[in-house]
Amino acid sequence: MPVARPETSDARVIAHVDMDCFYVQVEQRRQPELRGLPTAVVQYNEWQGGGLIAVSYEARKCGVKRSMRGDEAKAACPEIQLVQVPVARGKADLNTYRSAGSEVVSILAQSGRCERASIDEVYLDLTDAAESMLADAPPESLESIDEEALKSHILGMSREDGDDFKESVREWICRKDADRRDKLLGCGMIIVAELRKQVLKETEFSCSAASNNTELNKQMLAKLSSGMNKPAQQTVVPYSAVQELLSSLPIKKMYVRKQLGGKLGTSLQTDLGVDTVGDLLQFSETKLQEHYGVNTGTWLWNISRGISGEEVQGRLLPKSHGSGKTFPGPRALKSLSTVQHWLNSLSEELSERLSSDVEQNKRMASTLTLHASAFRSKDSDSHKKFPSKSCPLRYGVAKIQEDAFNLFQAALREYMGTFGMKPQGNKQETWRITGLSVSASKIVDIPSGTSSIMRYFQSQSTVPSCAADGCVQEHVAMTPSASEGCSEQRSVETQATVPEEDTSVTYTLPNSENQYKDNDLVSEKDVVFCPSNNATDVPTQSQSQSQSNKGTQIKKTGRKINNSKEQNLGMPSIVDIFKNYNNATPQSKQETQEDSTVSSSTSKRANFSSSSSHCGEVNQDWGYKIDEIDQSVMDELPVEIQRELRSFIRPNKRFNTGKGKSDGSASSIAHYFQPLNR
DNA sequence: ACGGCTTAAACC
DNA sequence: TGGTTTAAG
Repeated sequence: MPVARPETSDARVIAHVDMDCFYVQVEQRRQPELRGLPTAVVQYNEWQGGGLIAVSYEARKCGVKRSMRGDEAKAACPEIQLVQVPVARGKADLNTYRSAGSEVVSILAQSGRCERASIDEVYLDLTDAAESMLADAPPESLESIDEEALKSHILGMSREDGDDFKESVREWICRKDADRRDKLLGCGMIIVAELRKQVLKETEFSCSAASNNTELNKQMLAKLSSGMNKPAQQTVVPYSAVQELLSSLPIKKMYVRKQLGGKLGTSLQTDLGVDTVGDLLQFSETKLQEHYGVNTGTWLWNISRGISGEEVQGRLLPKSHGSGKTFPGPRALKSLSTVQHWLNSLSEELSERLSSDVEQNKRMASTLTLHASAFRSKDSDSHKKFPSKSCPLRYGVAKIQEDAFNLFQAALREYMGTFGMKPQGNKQETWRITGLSVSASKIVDIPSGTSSIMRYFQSQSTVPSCAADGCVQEHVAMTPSASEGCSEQRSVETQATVPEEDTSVTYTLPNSENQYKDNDLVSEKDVVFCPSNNATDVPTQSQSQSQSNKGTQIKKTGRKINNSKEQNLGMPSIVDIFKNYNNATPQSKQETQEDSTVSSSTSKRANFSSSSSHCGEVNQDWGYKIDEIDQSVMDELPVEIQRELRSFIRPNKRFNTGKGKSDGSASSIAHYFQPLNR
């Protein structure tokens, strides 16, 4: 809710930092010879040169624009260097950009409250730092002012004077008679310049920034103005410049944490004749409420006055993770097994990212959501409402894969109209899937004091991820034509969709020789369909052979996995805990227990932990019961883990409020986390 | 029915 | 709530 006048609003310094054509810079850091050349980052090179997702400023000068195809870019700028986004599992892999973004955040977070707004943007609340500077070393006391700060653009200040402008900036910053706002802003300019230099030095990335202290609409102004002077420049919006800036601003350019660019903006123009934010000022709050409802009306009234009431949140990490892919037009998926294949890949990526999140940030997600888009082949018009579905998230690749697929099937049934459809009919004429995504949300911190057990559980789930790749032996009978279709030159997508057309799939059980198979993760129901699964690989016989080898002898699949393997060696019994639990509630039984409608039965199954799972805000459920941990098993655990386990086993605590399922005693470890959490 | 993929948030 | 919709980049 917008707050008209936040108490904290007095003379703050808010900055917005935006990396310049970030993906391009990341690639140029990797390939320094590209520096200074017109460069663009492109994904999926096969169709018309791929789609551009980032364009260097040199290339922009030649008229290359984001969302051109590679071919168009070449036409516009023949010398352009096109760099491809990395591909993993047949889809774009943005991880290098994500971690480059984290590098930047970790630098910027040092000097004030910092909010990660996107992969390449942050907001900073520099008020404290500016106040300290003003108190301890105000600009006018400095013998020299940072050159970079002197290059700032100050809104409302003429910049024509050529060489003199730096001097003007210096004067502005050092003005004795400035009000406190402007003084703080002057300090802010110096701090921001310093930060930008530090980012450049430590990451080699350049960025642009803007700062303001208008107590009004901080983020909006920051965002607005940092886009104003790019690349590698900084802008300042003094309080005195705000009114003018706002009043002439086209309504659709108004950026307030999303909103006015789209339908609402259009409606304001056509229905109320509002073209600029200034125009909006003429309308009373109630008038606006009549048109757009109470909330939106008030909100509009506020933002037209620059009031957003939003503070910079101190959040450095994303609130969710997702992995998705589209299958446009002719590539739309038409068989369950292909859908499953892709869900498996997406789930793998998601799981990997979740694992890193646990390791690096000690937090876990608790909801898994599946998202798809579809149309019916007859109804060309029915391209909308494939329902999303979610369920509690269980860690472990195979579990995520299983749950995602179950969610999909539940959604599909609903989409098709509750009933019908043999799942196995690999040939079917009805639906087409044009997009799939899996995401993990409701991420909570792991309470301190539980880190080693979390690592332990985490490693349990990462190992079989490799097992799922190779150990589960899927035999995919490729027809000759399909195999031929997979020449190295073909796009990964083309390859990956090959199995969809004409494959007969044989499901087999997991390789029982794999010492590390654990039924929790690789069980009958975890059989995965994984045709030529690594889409980047050409699916030759020898390779699929080597893949299953890789599965059985786990080594050299990366340090993380190796570590976990070593951890596993001494102590298989924790695995049994999981295994026993899962065996105790196999799918079939579970379904009979829950008397539920057809459409929900599958999603209940995806829910897996049948008992549970209202654990309040923590809302984690990993699906094993603490009371199933036998003392003898405990004894086998490392002392450290035992100690941690005991620390949450407080038998008398009960958290299971909620609508009592039959099994009221069910409590998962997650429940024990709750009292420790905060 | 080719601009792909991610994230966030409002709203119902 | 969960699910849908909108938006941005």
